[in-house]
Amino acid sequence: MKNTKQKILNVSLDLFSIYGFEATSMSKIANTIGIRKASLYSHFESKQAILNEIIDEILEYYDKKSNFVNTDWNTVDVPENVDEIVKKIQEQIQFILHDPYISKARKMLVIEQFNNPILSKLQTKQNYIDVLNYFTEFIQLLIQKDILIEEDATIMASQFCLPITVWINLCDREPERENEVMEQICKHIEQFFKVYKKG
Amino acid sequence: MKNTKQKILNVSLDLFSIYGFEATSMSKIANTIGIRKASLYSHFESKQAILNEIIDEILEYYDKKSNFVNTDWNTVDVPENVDEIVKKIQEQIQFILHDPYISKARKMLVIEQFNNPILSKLQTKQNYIDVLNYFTEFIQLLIQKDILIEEDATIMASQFCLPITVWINLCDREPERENEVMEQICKHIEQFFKVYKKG
DNA sequence: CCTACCGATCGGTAGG
DNA sequence: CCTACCGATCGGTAGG
Repeated sequence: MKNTKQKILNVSLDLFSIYGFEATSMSKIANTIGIRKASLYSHFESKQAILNEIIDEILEYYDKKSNFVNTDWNTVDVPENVDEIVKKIQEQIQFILHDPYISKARKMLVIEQFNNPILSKLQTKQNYIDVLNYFTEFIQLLIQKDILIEEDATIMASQFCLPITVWINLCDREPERENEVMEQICKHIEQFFKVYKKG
Repeated sequence: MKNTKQKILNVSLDLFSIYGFEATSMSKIANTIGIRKASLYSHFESKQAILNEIIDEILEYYDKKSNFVNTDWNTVDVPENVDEIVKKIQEQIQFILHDPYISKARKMLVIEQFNNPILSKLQTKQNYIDVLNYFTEFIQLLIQKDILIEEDATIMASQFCLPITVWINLCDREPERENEVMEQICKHIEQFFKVYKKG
């Protein structure tokens, strides 16, 4: 029962993240699971209700798993060493890139961003504002610690994290480019610290 | 006749760029123009044929209008003054952002990038590779002219143009943010030149 | 450009 | 969870 309900949610997100909500039919969802379309309505009262519950799941998962909203920079001990910082950030990128739930949610938000106002706002929050705020605080801390030079922290954060969001989107679209992209990311981070490092 | 055919192409791109190809129906296209669905088939043999012709138009328009593939850097006189460079780039961004054809094409490619292999490749080419190559050559030239310091030109170009592509996407999604975004872009470009300027 | 129609599929319901 | 069904709409065709 609960198993089937979860299967419906998972399969629906799979399909929504590739084809979009409208272009995914209830039959397609049902067939993918191996049940009849009518049976979906034992678990959800409508197609919209499936999407609503997926959105709830995304919000919940995000609040639980995302560093971007959960980090208390006062308690985090930031490594002083640039190599260590690069390593930490690479790990974060690998997680965001491959966590099956996060990556599918991200793709769905990209697809639905122009026709669903709720998902549009969510896309801006999760994949722009929260990320930018996180890295702005991170860079402010590095400036305070005299690791980076004192410039506009928001602009520095933009230059740091926005190229990475483009590369993540590129990997979502063409996963075969991942190695090439990770190399670019690595070079980019090193270059960033080289140019903004104090002294 | 030809007028109606062009109307069909325009209206279809309008709708495809918001809802996507699959989720846009032939009736919706016809009703938006004010004709009957069956009449569409006097101009196009199928819904797919409309998309194919739109893709051809995008390719043609892009080849004709895009700086990113048409610039011969040997003949372009790059302004030495950073303020002049900032101004030129802002003009380019304004054009890309508001040209009705380019902006709709860009939105459609974003929406269709995960389920249509042709549009997926086109998205990577037009909105990543060509842009990055263009700015890599631009920065190489500025390095040659002793305006910028000598670092990896591709990485510098990434740091320069990829944040801007994110901001353009943000404006596509939330046009009311345009002023705020243009301010960020301006600060970003100035910061970039401040940090990479020679001497 | 239209009316009238096709079979297939859409989201959803009844009833078991 | 199923079969059987609903009206509406899908992409597309015939014929004028």
